[in-house]
Amino acid sequence: MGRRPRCTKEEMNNGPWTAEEDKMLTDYIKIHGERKWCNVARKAGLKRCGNSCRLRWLNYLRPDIKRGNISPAEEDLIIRLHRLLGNRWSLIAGRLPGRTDNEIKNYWNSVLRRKLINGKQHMQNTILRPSNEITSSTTSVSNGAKTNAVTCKMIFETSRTHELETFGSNALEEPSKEVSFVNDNVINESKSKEDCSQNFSSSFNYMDELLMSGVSGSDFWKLCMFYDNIVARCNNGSTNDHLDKRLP
DNA sequence: AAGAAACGCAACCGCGGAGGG
DNA sequence: ACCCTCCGCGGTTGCGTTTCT
Repeated sequence: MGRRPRCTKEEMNNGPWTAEEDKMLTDYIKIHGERKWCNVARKAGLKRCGNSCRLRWLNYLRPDIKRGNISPAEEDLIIRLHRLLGNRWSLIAGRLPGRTDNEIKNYWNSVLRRKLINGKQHMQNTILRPSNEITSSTTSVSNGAKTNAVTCKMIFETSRTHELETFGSNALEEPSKEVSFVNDNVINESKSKEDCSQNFSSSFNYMDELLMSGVSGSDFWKLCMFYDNIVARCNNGSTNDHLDKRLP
């Protein structure tokens, strides 16, 4: 089954776009707008399939695209959103003005996944330490090591039979003894499993609604901070003030 | 200096959903 | 109700560049 390929290869250009093609596409869209990509390709005189034109425009030529490195704040937000949404790159990109889903996906696959793997290893080392060290450790989102939110999420996960991914990457995670270890040792010191699960569950719904809402990027970021503080207070009363300092 | 390995990123592929005829 | 086209998405590939040995 499935769709047939959108364009026959014989008469189409493939591979990298030339400066001339970029100009033709840009000029056409400036005049006619972004509609009917198949027509755009044909009418602009480009030997490209419509989807290729669309991708080129959305990921590279669009005037509002932000170039340059992902900032630490953006990285934090990506990790946060990925934790909630999984690989829904377009939704994540929607919360990062000027960034494309392709860019975020690439960034995740090349940079963040590696960081999280390292972070997981670090966490496994940490978990083997006495539990009072774990609960008193500082939060750090950017190194992916051990936020309070993550701790709560891990506990939530164990209680919900891995409904949610742990630590941002479901492909990399599997049910582990380490998670149970956290559950047995951390949760007993703070709140009941049910309390924390419930708290996180409602926070999750809250965040999901936020994602679907029209809250602007910077406001959304602040709300994320607010949300993190709530989760932090649920655990031990600490806050993420160090992150607040990085607000734009 | 040269080859190998790792990385970064643009581009392509194939699927599913929406909507029109 | 069905078929077809178009669009948008996530996954994957390929290749140029950078770093390592």
